[in-house]
Amino acid sequence: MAVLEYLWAHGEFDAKGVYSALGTTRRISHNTIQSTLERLFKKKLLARQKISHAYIYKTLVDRDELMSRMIDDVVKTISKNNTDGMLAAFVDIAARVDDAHLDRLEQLISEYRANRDIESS
Amino acid sequence: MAVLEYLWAHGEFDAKGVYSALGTTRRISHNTIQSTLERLFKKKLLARQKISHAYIYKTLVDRDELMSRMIDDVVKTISKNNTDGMLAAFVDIAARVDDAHLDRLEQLISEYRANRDIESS
DNA sequence: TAAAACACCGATTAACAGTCGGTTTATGGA
DNA sequence: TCCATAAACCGACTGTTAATCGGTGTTTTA
Repeated sequence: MAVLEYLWAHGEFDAKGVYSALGTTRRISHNTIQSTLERLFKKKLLARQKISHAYIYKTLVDRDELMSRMIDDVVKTISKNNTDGMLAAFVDIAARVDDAHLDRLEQLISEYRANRDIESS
Repeated sequence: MAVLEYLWAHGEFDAKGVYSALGTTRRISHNTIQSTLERLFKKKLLARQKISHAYIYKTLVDRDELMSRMIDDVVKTISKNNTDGMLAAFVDIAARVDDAHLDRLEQLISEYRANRDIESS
C-alpha cells in the first residue's frame, strides 16, 4: 500500500526513487521495495518500462478502481449475485460516516447519469 | 463461508447438525466443521450456547452486516479518509452491474432516510 | 460404568505479505 | 576493453491465516 500510495501521489518512478522516498522512513531495504514493485507488477497493478537498464514503474489502476475491484471481490465471495444486499451495504456505510454522505451519494449518482448521457450523445 | 451460509439459511445448529448437512457433500470431517465453528466464534461472527454438553451456534451478524464490515475494511485500508472516492466507487460498482442499479441505490437511500426518520420520532 | 458424543488442543499444509541476501546481468566510465 | 556499480531476478525466511484433521480428555447417557 505504501508503494501504491507513493506512485499514486508522485507518478512514475524507478525502484531507487521509491526507495529514497520510503526506505529511510520505513527502515526497509532497497530490495524490499524492488520485490514489492515486482509483485505489484505481476498482479498487474503496475506497468513498467525499461529506461536504459532500470524499470520505471507506474500504476495501472487508480485508487478508486482498485477499491472497486476489492469491493467487487468482497461482494463476490460473500453474496454471490445478491447485488441488492451490496447496495444496502453501500447505503449503510455511507450513512455510518454521516448523513450528509447520503446526499453526496445521490449527487454522485446524478453526476454519473449526466456524464453517461453526454458521452452517449 | 459454507458454514455461515448454512447457519444463515437454517438458523441455530450444533456442530453435528452442520456436519450432517455439509460434511458429506464437501467430504469434510466433523472436526473440520467444529474448528471452523470455533474460529468463527472467536471472531465474534457466531454466538454459542451450551445445551447439555454440546454448543448450539447461531450467527451474530447477517449477510449484509458482514458484507458492510468487509467493505469497510477495504475502504479503510485503501482510502483512509477519502470518503468521496469511496462513494464514487460505490456508484461505479452499482452502475457496472447495470444502470437500473443506480435507481435502486437511490431508492435505498430514500428508504434509509424514511426509516431513520420514523425511528427518531 | 462403559461407550458415545463432544470440546479442545495441537499439528500439518498451502497460500501470501513482508522482508532481505546473494547471484547474475547490463551499463557506463576509465 | 574491462571493471565497478546499479539493477533485476531468484530464492529463502518469517509471520499470519484458512482449511483440514487426529488425538486426548471430559461429559453424557444408556
